[in-house]
Amino acid sequence: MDGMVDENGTVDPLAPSPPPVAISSVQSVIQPNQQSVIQTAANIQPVLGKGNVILVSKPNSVIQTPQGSLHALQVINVVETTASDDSYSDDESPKKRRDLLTRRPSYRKILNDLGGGEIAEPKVEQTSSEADSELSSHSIPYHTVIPAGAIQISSGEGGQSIHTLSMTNSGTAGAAIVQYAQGQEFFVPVMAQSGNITSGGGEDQARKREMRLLKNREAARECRRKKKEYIKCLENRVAVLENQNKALIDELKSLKELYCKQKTE
DNA sequence: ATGTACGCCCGTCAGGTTAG
DNA sequence: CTAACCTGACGGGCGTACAT
Repeated sequence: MDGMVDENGTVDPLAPSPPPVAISSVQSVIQPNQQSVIQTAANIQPVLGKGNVILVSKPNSVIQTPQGSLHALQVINVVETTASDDSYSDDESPKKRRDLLTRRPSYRKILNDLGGGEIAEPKVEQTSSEADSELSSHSIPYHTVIPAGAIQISSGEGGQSIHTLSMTNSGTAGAAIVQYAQGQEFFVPVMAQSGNITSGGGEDQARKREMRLLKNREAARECRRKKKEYIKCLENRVAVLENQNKALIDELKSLKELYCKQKTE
């Protein structure tokens, strides 16, 4: 996975990269058998666009990828001189392009682009036993609409253990706080005898609102969790890039020394 | 002990995005 | 088009560190 540098110069390791432009003839920055240490890549400039990634074949490098020694170079701040706004189709209107540039993709989109890899997506719908087994292992509160009263949820493989949930203020109208054994609390609308949620006037509306709030509450929690993961990922990416940068500087330094040595001989 | 600042987490709302 | 989802912003509660 290759990172992306946005307009502000911040690294976005999870941002989807445009299709890479594989250019095998591009010279690496460091070529032991070349006369110059630094090789310009003037021959490829016309194909470069902002956001393009060039895979550079570079043997003997300190950075090795699973694909060999392909390096992904992110091209940024390339001045667009050829295309005016008139040349874009409706889908590429300046506004839309600006939106694409300024809006960071949602965490879900980022994760989808990752192939559903790094951050586990909890199931949306699950049975109470499934949910409770998740509770047991991750301490993630499971929300569901349940009738007021004593609640026991079997959990674990084959339901070996029973978790007891105690409800506070369940006698009051509106809602109850369900307390999970590990200290997690969550809100559950109280069901009346008929199965409807008691809410005074506009029962259906109140029930819908409660459901919406409940879902949004969970969504917010999930969103924050993903955001944390994302930030952690960014921090890891920074560490990796700093190491790579250091290694490249060292490599350049040693090759420069070698070059100067050969020159004086 | 009390007050204050700070950080963290949470629930809610609003508005944008996505999926059907 | 619309319902569902996602996420930034906001305000509040709580715990901790520090000064008084």
